[in-house]
Formats: sequence, C-alpha cells, structure tokens
Amino acid sequence: MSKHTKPTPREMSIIRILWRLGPSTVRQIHEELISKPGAKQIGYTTSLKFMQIMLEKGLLTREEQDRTHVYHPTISEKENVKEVLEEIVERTYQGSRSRLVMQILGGAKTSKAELQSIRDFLNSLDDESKS
Amino acid sequence: MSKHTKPTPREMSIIRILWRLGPSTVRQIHEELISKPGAKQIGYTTSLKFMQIMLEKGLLTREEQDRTHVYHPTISEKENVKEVLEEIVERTYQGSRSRLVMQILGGAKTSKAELQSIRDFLNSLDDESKS
DNA sequence: ACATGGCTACGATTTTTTTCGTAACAAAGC
DNA sequence: GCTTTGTTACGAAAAAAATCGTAGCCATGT
Repeated sequence: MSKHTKPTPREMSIIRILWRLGPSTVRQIHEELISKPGAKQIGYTTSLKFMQIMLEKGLLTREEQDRTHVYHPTISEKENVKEVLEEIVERTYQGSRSRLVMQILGGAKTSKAELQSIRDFLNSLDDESKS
Repeated sequence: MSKHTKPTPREMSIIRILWRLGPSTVRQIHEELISKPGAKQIGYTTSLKFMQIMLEKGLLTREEQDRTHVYHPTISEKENVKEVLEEIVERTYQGSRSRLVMQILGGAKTSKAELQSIRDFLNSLDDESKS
C-alpha cells in the first residue's frame, strides 16, 4: 500500500528482471534468477515467496492469466534510474549536471557519433528555448 | 580480505559519510549517522562494531592517531560512481552513453551555463583527438 | 477414479544484518 | 589513589531478509 517500503537487494534483482523481461510469471522469474552463471541456486518456492511478499509490500501487482499469476513491477525503470541519477548529481556533483555528464563522457569510451548526437541534442534544446 | 564482499545498505551509508567527511573517527561517523533528522537513533557501540566489521571485510582501513582510530574507505567515490553509471548505461541504455546523457539533461533543470560548459567540454575532446 | 504435474499459500527455519551490553584500558581531573 | 570520561574489543541478542518444506488446488492424462 504505502510507497515507503524500499526493496531489499534480492527484491531489487527481481524487479530488474521484470524490467528486462516485462510482465512475467513466477516460473519465468525463477528460471532467470538461477540461470545466470554463478548464481545462487534457490528453490522455486523461495522465488514464489519473494514475489508474494513484494506484492504485499506494493512493489508488484499481478493479474490472473491462464490460471497462473503474471506480475508487474509498480515502479518504472525510467523513474527509478532518474531518482538514482538525481541522487548522484546531488551527492557527488553538488547539483552540477554538467560535471556528471563530463564524467560519463570522459574516458574515451564514447564514439564520435555519440558525441555528435549529444551536440545535436544540445542544439535542439537551444532551438526550443528560442521559440 | 578478498575484494568480493559487497557492502550492506548500512555499511554503504557509513562509506558515504566517509566520502563526504574524509577520514574520520568512529565518533564522528556516529554523530553524523544519528544527526540527520528522522534518522534511527543507534548506540555508539553499534557504529563502532560496524566499522570493525567493515575493517575485517576490507571495506575500511584505519590508522591510530592520538589514541583513537581514524578510518578510511578502501573504495573511492569516483570509482564507485563510475561503476554505478557503467551499469546503468549497460542495463538501461544498451551501452549508449549519449542516451543516458540526454536523459540527464532533459527535464529543463539544467541551466544555460551548464549546457555551455558541456559544449566547451565536447570541443575540448575534439581538440585532443586532433593533436 | 486415481496418479501426475504445475501452480499458490503459508508457517517455520536458517542465515545475515543490525544492535547492544559489558569489560578492559588509558588519560585526565580531583 | 580513585573517579570520570572516552576509547576499543567482543560475545551475544534482536531484527530483518532469505530460504524451504509441506499442504492444497485444479487441470490433464491414463
């Protein structure tokens, strides 16, 4: 119900799978959880219980479909990433977005094409503010 | 000892304080932990124990100074933020740094001056590659 | 009808994280 | 010398997170 239950690390890993796969059944999530090489091999009912708890906490919703449950995350990836980024900007770069951006672009891993598309984007922002 | 002990949430909060304050004693960290409005009021020995455990795990180092211990984090904020950002780029933006950057700059919270400094930065990258 | 297989529900246990109480020690003040 | 104050060490308790075992349900196949 309330929005203030933060996901635990394991819960977060389930949410991330849901972001990647889209709405999924417990079985699908479970397979995914244990299929990564080096992953801890947990039982099916463990995954199930997790998702039931997360449902209770309001981290997931579900619908019945073909006599199983299909789960959806209640927080969107976009929103979540945005929050994380805002926090980093505040905490590490004293609110300066540009410093963060420079950090990301430094390190020579960014291609010319990418740099150009950022330039274009900056220009498009200018155009907007002029009109 | 080994590098593969990931900090728990509470441990992470201590590391972040160390990043912010620089090398600190247990008392300094403790004061900081309980001083944020709404923070859980934990006892001094709790903070102490945490830092001892973190020392054992290799998350912190310490030196004796004026008959108390001064602790240092072993992971740097820069490094850590970098990792987090790389992960976000991979997971959420399919490796495209530019898409992430656009996400950060969109939303009209970025000032003209900031945008300009990014432009300058992009230019300086070009200059480098020319020389 | 009965076994099989795949699902959910849920109590209980195990493991990990977080917290604290107590002891020991040293410097400083009385 | 003794008390107070501030420190570390460490075992153990409490709380939270993660795991599992068992039961029950409903299709489907035999």
